[in-house]
Amino acid sequence: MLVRTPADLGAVIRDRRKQLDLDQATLAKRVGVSRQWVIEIERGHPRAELALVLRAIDVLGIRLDASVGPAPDHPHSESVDIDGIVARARKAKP
Amino acid sequence: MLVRTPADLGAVIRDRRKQLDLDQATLAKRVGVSRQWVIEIERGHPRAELALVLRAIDVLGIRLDASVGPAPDHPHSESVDIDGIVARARKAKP
DNA sequence: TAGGAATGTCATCGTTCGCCGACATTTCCC
DNA sequence: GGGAAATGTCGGCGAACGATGACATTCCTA
Repeated sequence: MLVRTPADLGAVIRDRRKQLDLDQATLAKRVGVSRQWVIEIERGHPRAELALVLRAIDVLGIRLDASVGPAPDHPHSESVDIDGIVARARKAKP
Repeated sequence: MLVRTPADLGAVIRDRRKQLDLDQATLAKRVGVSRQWVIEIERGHPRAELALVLRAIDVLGIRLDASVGPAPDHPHSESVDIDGIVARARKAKP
């Protein structure tokens, strides 16, 4: 699933937790946070700590992949690096 | 790239920013944060705000994908949902 | 080499996190 | 329906965030 907002993240975490049949308390213990925190995260709390979120994701066996561009295709993509070329060109004669 | 830690995130953001030939101040302004924040994030600050990180990622045109399992293969994977089946089975007679 | 732009550092300040503990509510089996 | 487990809510507390503004350092380039 594509993650754009904290709410997306929360949904992913909650779904996966249920999929694994874990209750919030158990997940909290495994991640090393309070049960409160799990509740807030699953709600889509926007100001959550990055590291804790990543730990939760890891505990749940979720993979987070960062790729460039909103298009879900990548036949060769990055070997061309159009953005870089344009950027450098633009900078040449400011 | 696979994102596991705040440092990974920082690296992704920094690389992409340079790829687009943006300086920290410009990125900061576009994301709506201070330049300080950009510096800290690129350093891998573990306690950054989730929403700000996601906004930065979005501004940079980076896609974040959440999939299940650390294995990079998915021939059919989720249509079987082995985890769910096992979890439910385990719960049947506690 | 001089100048400026980009990057990194510092101290201060208001705001909010995440934790704790207890309580309310919902959900789900028997 | 009854009761236990899971989930959500409340107030209070220490710690840390992120913003600001000024300053130091590194890196280009004219």
